[in-house]
Amino acid sequence: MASKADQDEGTRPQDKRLADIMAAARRAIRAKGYENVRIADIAKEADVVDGTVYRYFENKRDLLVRVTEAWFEENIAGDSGVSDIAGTRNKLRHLMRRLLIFVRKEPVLNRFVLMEMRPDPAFRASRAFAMNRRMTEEVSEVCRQAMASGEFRTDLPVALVRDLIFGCLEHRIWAFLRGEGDFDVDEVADGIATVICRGMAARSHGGADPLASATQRLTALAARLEDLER
Amino acid sequence: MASKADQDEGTRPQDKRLADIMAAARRAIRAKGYENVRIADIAKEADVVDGTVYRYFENKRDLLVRVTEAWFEENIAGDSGVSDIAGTRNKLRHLMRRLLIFVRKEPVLNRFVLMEMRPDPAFRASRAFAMNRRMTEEVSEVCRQAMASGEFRTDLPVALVRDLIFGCLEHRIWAFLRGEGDFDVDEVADGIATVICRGMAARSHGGADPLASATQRLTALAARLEDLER
Amino acid sequence: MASKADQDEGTRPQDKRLADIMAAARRAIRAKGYENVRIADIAKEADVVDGTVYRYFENKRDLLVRVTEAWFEENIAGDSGVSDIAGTRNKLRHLMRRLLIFVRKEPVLNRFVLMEMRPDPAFRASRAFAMNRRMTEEVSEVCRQAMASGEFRTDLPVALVRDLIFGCLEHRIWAFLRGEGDFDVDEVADGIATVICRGMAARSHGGADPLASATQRLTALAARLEDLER
Amino acid sequence: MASKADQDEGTRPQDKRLADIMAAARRAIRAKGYENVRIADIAKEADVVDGTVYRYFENKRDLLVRVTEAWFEENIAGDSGVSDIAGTRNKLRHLMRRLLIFVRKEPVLNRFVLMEMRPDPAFRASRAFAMNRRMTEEVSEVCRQAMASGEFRTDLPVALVRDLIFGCLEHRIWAFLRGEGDFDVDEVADGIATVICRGMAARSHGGADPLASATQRLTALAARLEDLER
DNA sequence: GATGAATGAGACTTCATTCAT
DNA sequence: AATGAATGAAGTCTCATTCAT
Repeated sequence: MASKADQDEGTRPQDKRLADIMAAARRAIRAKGYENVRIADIAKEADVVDGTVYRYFENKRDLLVRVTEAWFEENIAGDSGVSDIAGTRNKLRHLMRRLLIFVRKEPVLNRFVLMEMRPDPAFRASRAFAMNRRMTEEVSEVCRQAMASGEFRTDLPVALVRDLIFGCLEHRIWAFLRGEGDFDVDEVADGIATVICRGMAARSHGGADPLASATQRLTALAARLEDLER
Repeated sequence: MASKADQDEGTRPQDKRLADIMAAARRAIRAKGYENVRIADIAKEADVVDGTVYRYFENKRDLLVRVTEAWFEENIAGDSGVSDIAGTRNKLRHLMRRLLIFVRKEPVLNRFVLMEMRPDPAFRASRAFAMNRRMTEEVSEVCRQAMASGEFRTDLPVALVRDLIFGCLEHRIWAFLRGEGDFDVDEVADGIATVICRGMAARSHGGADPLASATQRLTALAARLEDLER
Repeated sequence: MASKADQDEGTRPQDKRLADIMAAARRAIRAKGYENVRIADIAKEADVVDGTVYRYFENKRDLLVRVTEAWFEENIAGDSGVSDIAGTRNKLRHLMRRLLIFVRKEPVLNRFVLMEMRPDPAFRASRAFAMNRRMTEEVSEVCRQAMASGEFRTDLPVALVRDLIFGCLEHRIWAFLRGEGDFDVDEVADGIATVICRGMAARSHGGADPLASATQRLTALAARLEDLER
Repeated sequence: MASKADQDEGTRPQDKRLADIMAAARRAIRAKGYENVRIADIAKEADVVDGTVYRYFENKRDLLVRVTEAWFEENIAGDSGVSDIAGTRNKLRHLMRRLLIFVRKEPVLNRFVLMEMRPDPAFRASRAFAMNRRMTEEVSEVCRQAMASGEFRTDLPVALVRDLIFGCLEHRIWAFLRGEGDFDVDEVADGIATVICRGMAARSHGGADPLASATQRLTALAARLEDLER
């Protein structure tokens, strides 16, 4: 029993150290930025000597990546799904807003993930990549369901739609992270949702509405005239 | 006269030196990559000593950036506009294809611009940024014209459309530059053009307000017919 | 009695520990080589923590040396003498072959003894030195006997003959341990035995010279007397 | 002309530096030994900063090896051949004495060559190896000539004789370098020359001096008989 | 006696930049 | 204007050894 307690006590400080170092790293990163942080800074901040850091982490990059992943994960952890949100458009908006809000909250972290981790070939094996993937997968799934329900056309690959959404998001996020421009969460999320939903909307199936049918007639006429112009 | 000749002689080699160093830098970068290139490599390649480099460039980064800009510029230089291409869709496709082909041709260069220069706050002041901007501007202009002509709706900002296009392009380009996936120039350009044109189309294919769309479209047609009468 | 039992219990595992560590060290050395082996490797292999090693060994070198000595000793242990082998030449050949075969069997071990332990001043106090000495002593003894029997001349010190033999052996062994060349056990043993026995041989081979033949007659007589001595 | 002078002046300090560093290294090695010498020690001794050392040497080992080679070379440089020495025995004695005297003069240097450089696979490509080889080659050549002239038998390979000589020499040298025992240059050189010349002597002559040998042997026998009588 | 985390000195190496010539 | 050697700070990583529990 004593031994068990001892073991527990013996184990705790180690977990504590690891946690201390990671927390110190986070603070140091926030203070000096990823590119300027030195092992010595982190060790000092954690009240540990440089060598100790290497008991817990293979090398500097390993430390940085693991800190980032944990940090990243914490922020993603609480996210719930979109199954209880009604409408494709709203689902997409929700997912986009979630990401944009996260970026706003942790710019330094996102900057590192985007600029340092993603270029690394090893990124694909990281937890951050898995989480990133989960996000894009959620979007893809929403699109897939919209296609299945007939709400979206099926003549374009889901991957393209996904890239339009995340590409645009990242474009804005990059500009923001570089300090080149701010963005409005709702404006961006709504705008993208609008274009995507419009662009992927299935053709109207025709209807009894007289206005709609008149419109359709005129539209057909316009199309013929347009053809003549070409 | 003698002094003038001397000056000329003194000046010419200097231009030559500058050109030599920049060319050498380009070769060195191609050979070792941006992150591994050293001033010493470049100097040796240019048959100059390390110190000389600092007569022409403030520091290493300045050299790298200026080399990149010139390199970038050369590739962009020959690009003609899209005024002689018919149809918004074709114009957009053309601009997108041009970018994608360039990326394919100079991956190392594009990688640096995307990953190293863009994160830098000073990027906004660089020529590379200006050229980048020109590209996006061309796309924006095409969209603006499409809106003016009634082909595109006007209920969403041009900037959003631009970001959807470039964001998606860059998303694909990044994956490619990281070695994570190839892309097909036409497939990407066509796909994006399709979603954007559909999503922005003023035509009443079951859009938000068919009547408004039809009206808009007919108005635009009328305008063009009037143009023909002139 | 209880205390005695406790002591016994306390002592036994300790012997076991020591043996475990030494065995682990041997395995680790075989796997990584003497120069790359770390205390941590050995401790892990022995299922012990680093600190425990220091209960049994003063420091790293002490561990390495003691392991080597035990290892060395085991290999030498079974060696029987040369008293039952007939002829000086055969005795020498046997001793040389024994050494060469050992080197072939345990190159890593011999490399360490030759390169690491021997340079150390403390080597003279080590068991490995004692064993080494025993080997050379056996050779010396054979030579001494050959001198006593009149088979070898006595005008040169035994130590020189010993060094010629071991020096040459080690010369070949070194080349082998450095990977610079193989050797043939019998070729080397036979060759050295030949030169040494010839070079030290007391017998004249007879000739037409009356002096020589008289000498020969006396020599034969001496040989018979020598036989009687045995 | 001014430029030539400038160039010369510009070049000199560099050679000077190299020489300074190498001289400093030699001093530092002499003072602290090869294994304990640090780059910082050498740099300080040469009145240079650590980094400067790396302009002239790839890394620490490169520095050590090159210093050693130059040092080694200087000592070997003045050695003349043996063509003007009469007699195989004298030639061999001369070559052996030369080596033994050198070892006595520069023990630290020889220790490094023997213990550090020789184990390295790259040793075969070093200048020290070439010089070493030259030495052994001289001995081999003497033996070869003795064989050609009929002075030495030809039933054993020259390589074996060479190894007997150098093996024995190194055996003694090692003991000396380890501080385990001194040696007498002449005693060793004479002894080895004696055994080798006897062992390799062609039969026809019945040995160097059969009478002397027989006398010696009978004397030894007489002594033993006298012992028995006691 | 065992544990094993912490220590911390230290060593090597790199390279952008400077500056006397 | 060119040279290019010297600088020297900076930084990562290793590992034998200790010592409180």
